Amino acid sequence: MGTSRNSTTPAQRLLDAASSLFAREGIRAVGIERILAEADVARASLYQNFGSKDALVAAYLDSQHETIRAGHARATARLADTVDRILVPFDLSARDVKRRGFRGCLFLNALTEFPETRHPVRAAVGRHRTWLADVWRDELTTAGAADPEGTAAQLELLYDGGLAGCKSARSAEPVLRARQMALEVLRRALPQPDQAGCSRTA
Amino acid sequence: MGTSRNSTTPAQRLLDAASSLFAREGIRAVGIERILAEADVARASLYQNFGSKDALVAAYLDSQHETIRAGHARATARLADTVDRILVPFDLSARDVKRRGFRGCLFLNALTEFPETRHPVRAAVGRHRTWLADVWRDELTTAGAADPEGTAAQLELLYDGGLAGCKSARSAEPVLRARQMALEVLRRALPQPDQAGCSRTA
DNA sequence: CTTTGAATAGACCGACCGATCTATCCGTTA
DNA sequence: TAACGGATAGATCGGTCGGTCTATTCAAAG
Repeated sequence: MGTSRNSTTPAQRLLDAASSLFAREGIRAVGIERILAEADVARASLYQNFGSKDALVAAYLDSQHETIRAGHARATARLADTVDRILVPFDLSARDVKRRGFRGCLFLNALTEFPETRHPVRAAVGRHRTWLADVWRDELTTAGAADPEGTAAQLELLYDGGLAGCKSARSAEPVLRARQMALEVLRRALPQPDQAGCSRTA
Repeated sequence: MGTSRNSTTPAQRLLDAASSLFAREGIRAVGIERILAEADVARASLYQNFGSKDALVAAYLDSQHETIRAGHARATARLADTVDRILVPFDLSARDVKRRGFRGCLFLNALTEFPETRHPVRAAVGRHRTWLADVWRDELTTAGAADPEGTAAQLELLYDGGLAGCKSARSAEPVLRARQMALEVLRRALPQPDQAGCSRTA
């Protein structure tokens, strides 16, 4: 049990252990001691490398953000179609949701556990959400959408709703439904390739 | 400070105090002692009336559910139009969201703080969410919607997404956007009053 | 008046929390 | 080889957690 002690730094092992435990059981529910045991790291190393549990939590969120960002970059790299690219976060989440023990959006969960306005958690969550909104807005702008900002906000809403639904229903259905609804939103927001159709009233 | 000791039972004072504190700061973040002080109630009375903190938490969720249910009934009572009735939860939430310190959906938050599958919290959350889904499904069925179940699920998704967005953005905008999107969904799902229009492709 | 049962105050329990500190060990670099 | 810096184990800190217990008060019902 516990992450191997060889070939990784204590800081990395702490981050890995914390990520696994926080994601599975929640942040407040997991004490320092559990993390130290799982990481096979000395108590002082945690405080040497991170300074406090709060800082470790922020580092955990940032590392998750980086992982997601990298996965997103990898997945979009081989996609040319705008719609496909925009739907990537839905598809990646659908995959995550299917892993048993899914507990919803890590970032929103962290916000639930640390509601204090000036807690470092809020900044870390903000970074992630801003990134996602920017990705969508840029993609929509490039594709010539009429209202990139508003459409991106709609996608965010569907994304949040999908994850929230999966968390409570313990099923992948909501996020798939969110994807479907996002597709519908994009059909209206993006300039149609050609496709002769009836005039649509606003 | 603290709820008045007269004219209410200790159980009610405990529920009131717990509701206020849990909603404001989270459940795990609030200890027994804080609740007792706020309720001005003896320690033993808590365990006499509820048995444990977990049970108090469940009672808190059920009481919130009942409050919301009553508010919903009051608001829909004077509405005749199906669309207006269906949008009531969005409107009520928009009002809640504007109160500063809004922390998102109480029930989803509770699920975040108590992820254990067989925790009483999960059952209480399930009761609330089932109720809301049923309300929408029944309303849609009565109105002759083509796919009441699916449309209700879409509304749930928008509702969850709106609250999640408000929680992270500290703004009422997402839930208003959710309302707007719900309106769009309903426009397609409900049989149009008459209104000659072009045939719409699925 | 007496009995009963809930509410009271507050000591107390073991467990755990996040955090600090001492002291030892060990690989790297000077 | 000597010095240094990070990692180690583990005792220890004060504080808080949820929960139990004793003993007392008090109002309503018999």
